[in-house]
Amino acid sequence: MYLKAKGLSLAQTLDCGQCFRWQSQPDGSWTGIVEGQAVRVQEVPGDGLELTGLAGPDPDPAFWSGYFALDLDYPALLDRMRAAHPGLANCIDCAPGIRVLRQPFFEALITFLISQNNNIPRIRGIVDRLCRGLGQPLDDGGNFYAFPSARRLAPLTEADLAFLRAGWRSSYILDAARRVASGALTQPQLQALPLAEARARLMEIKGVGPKVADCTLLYGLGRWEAYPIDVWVRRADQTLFTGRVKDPAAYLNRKTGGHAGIAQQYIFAWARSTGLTKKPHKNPACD
DNA sequence: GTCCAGGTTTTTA
DNA sequence: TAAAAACATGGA
Repeated sequence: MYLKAKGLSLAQTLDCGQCFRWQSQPDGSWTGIVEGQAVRVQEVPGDGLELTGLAGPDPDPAFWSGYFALDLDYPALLDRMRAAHPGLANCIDCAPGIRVLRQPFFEALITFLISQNNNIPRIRGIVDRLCRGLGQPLDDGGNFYAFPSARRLAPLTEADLAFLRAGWRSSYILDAARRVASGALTQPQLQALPLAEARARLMEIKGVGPKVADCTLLYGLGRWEAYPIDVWVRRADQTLFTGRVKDPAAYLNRKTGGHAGIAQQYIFAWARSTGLTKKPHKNPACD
């Protein structure tokens, strides 16, 4: 199945810290599992994607188009962001093929709960053990597992999750799963709420603070205005917005028509690529 | 051994 | 109210 996706880079999109399950293959393609569908994806030279089903039903164009957010006009958005701020333009140049995905709500919530005070390789390992241990198998070979549902996790205990080696985060996972499984917290409910209220609802979950809430809103609920501030973005903001800009999120939302979260992804990529340390340096070029 | 990792909660001053 | 410490785990 072919999808038109101008300018999208799979490597930049799937390995930029927004998702933790995709795996690059020796031939340059990527394999992943979303909502119980395992697929292989490769870039097509004519600015598109080719998807092949690996398990379960054939890939559905509407579903994957939504996942890769192909309804967003990125060329126009990138132009607007470059014009908004020269420092941001520099960030975009580091990885212009990044696209922010619309991931499943519960998966985004749990994976970013796991991400706190953690590093990306270890996050991937914990998520992999979580899916292999508790997710529904999608094929006979045991190659593909769905992300476990809230209902599956809700009745478990911390001892049941010891195999994850997730540390204290296990209790947070259980609290989140129970609230979602009970129906106290639902995706449609959160979609309908204004950003600040949805954020507050998410922060009722144990272990969900401002950053994890914003990640859930941005990556799991398609709320492009949410602006997660982690250690890297905080450092980057200090070098990009020294001066009058007191609130980068509000500033970027004003300048980008409510897409600050997408700007955040390019800023994160720049901060990582420059190896930005605690001591901010002055707007260096990437690479 | 120390420090750090896409933070948050709990404790302390 | 704000700052520091604790939290589990593993790699550099």
